[in-house]
Amino acid sequence: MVRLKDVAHLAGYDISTVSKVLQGGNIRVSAEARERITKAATELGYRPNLMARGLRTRKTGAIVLGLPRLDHPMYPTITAGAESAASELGIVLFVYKFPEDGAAEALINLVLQGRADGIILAAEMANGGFHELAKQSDVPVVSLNRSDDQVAPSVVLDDEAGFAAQANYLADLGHRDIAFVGANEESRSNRFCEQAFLRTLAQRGISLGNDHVLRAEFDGADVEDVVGIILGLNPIPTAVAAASLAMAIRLTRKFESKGVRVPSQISVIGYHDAAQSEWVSPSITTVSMPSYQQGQLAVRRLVELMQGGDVQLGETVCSPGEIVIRESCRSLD
Amino acid sequence: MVRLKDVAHLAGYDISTVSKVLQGGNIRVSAEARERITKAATELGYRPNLMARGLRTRKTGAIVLGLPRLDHPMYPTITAGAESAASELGIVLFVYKFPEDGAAEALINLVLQGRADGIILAAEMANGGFHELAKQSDVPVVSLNRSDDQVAPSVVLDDEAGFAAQANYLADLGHRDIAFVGANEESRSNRFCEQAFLRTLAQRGISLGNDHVLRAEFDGADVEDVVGIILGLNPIPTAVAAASLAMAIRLTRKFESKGVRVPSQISVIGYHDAAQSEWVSPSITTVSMPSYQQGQLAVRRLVELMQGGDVQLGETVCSPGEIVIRESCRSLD
DNA sequence: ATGAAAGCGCTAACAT
DNA sequence: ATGTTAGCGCTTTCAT
Repeated sequence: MVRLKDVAHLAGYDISTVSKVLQGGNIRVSAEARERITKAATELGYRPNLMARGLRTRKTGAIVLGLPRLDHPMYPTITAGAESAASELGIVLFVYKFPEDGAAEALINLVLQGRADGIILAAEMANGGFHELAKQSDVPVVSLNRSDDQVAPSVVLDDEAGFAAQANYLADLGHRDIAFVGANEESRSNRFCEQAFLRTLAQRGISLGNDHVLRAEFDGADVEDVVGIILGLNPIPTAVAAASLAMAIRLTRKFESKGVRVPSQISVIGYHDAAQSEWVSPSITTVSMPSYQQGQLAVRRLVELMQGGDVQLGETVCSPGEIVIRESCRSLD
Repeated sequence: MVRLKDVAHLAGYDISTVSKVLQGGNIRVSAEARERITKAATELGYRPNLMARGLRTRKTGAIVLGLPRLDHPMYPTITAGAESAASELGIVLFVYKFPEDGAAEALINLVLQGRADGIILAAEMANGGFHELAKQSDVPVVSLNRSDDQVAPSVVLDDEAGFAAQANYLADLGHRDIAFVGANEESRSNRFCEQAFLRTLAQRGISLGNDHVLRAEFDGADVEDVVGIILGLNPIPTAVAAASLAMAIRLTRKFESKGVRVPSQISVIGYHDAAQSEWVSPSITTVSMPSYQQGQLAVRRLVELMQGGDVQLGETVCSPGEIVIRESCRSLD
């Protein structure tokens, strides 16, 4: 291991001078010193020992993106965005799959023990009073898609605009008789999706009966029941809007396997986008939400929070989503 | 922040005694000391400063799983397995999405700078001479699915057995006229899959013409061409084996959209398993490979490597895969 | 412009 | 069984 001392020795300067130079700030050093020191450092392949530095500065230069699992379709995109913002800022982003039990403790320990400087939490944390713990320990946290209370800064998707876009798209295609399949799961999205969707349709003069507003698992595990209900409506709706991509895919498959063709007999639109939209035929028309941007914003917000003193609670809202037109919706005109 | 000193003060012992007790080893302390110290520690909510500890011990207690992206279908499972093994061993696992440029440097720096003790590399690293760098810097590395050379310990899936199982399953169902779609990508799997598949069929007295052995992108982006070729064969094969799950799903969809029913007219089998197998109809029969176990083994191997002196190169082979029977294959009998 | 020196919190060898 | 002590490598204040 190459130490500051070794570089200092080779360059012929004191260790403290070397330290200053290698931090790259605007300190006053002679050009010669600067040159000889950087040369010596690269020559020796010097790499600062982050544990020693951190012990002094109480900073790690790392942040953690905490996830409950990795198999949610949006996590890769969020992570990629977060990673890009982090590396732009010269900090390291680690993804940490936190355990089911003791998640709050485990996550917060990461910061309290000096493994990271802050946390981006990409999940509702059901139990454990995470945010109280974080506040109490003064651990910087940015939440994703959380807005029910004012406990922490949060970066949220504009789901209101997203579901409005979904509704408008179907209305634009001439659909009037529409079913909506929301997610069972208790989440932020959830509270808005139904409302925003229905309100937007209402503005277009379209009202949905209660029997046209349904619920299913986020991953579409129980779409069979929903399809049964929809096909039992009289008349059968001309379009179905789903609150996830998985639902849309599985609804489409279920319709087709029951002999109901998509989109000729019924149109299906999803919410969120991923590669799987293209894996199926018909490929799935859906609302693409800016998850990449969400990851970026979360990192930037966290870094501000870590630096600046004034902790601003409340939401940062991402750009609106966009309809990605594929094959699963048809125009009625 | 609560320091060792604070605990020592409250408990009425010396800092070094506290240190020994809190490390939990078999050191000789009076029962009273042990009790009073642990009590004081919990009372104060003491958490060891890992940077200070690491500075002394030159260990971080963390390892990194390095991935090029997160959207590969097997990564969540591998990660979950790795996580379980890591937490069993009391170490922290971070997932690190390394940058495209300078990946080798970035990964190795993580260890050299004291952010982690070792690396599990879940990718071929095309450029950058990663393994030379790692060896030269004495950074512990375990590779996943790498076996072409003897540069580092590796944990590999038993793809030979996996593709043999795939072949045997189709043969068991009575298929004789079979097409095989391998992956374009240059990977370990690739070198074995075709061979193992064909050899197994040969053992069953089935030989495939060259025109029955095809290639496509791993993610199935170009299955359309492949479907065209397969449907141009005379006679059309009764079954198609694919070297990935995405290929199998997209082949199935493409067949169906061309009016060729799966499995009644043609059977399709995939390789690897994930939730998406169930998203489509017919659901996909496939070979489930033990990715979870692979993650576990990789962590254990890495920890051995970090502890034990004798670095054993070469492969650790996972359990054979298992056929998951769903709807996309039918028996010919 | 450069150097001297203190100390971050911890561990471990050694002394008692 | 418990305490003393010397650092790990770095940053930073203060002196020169």
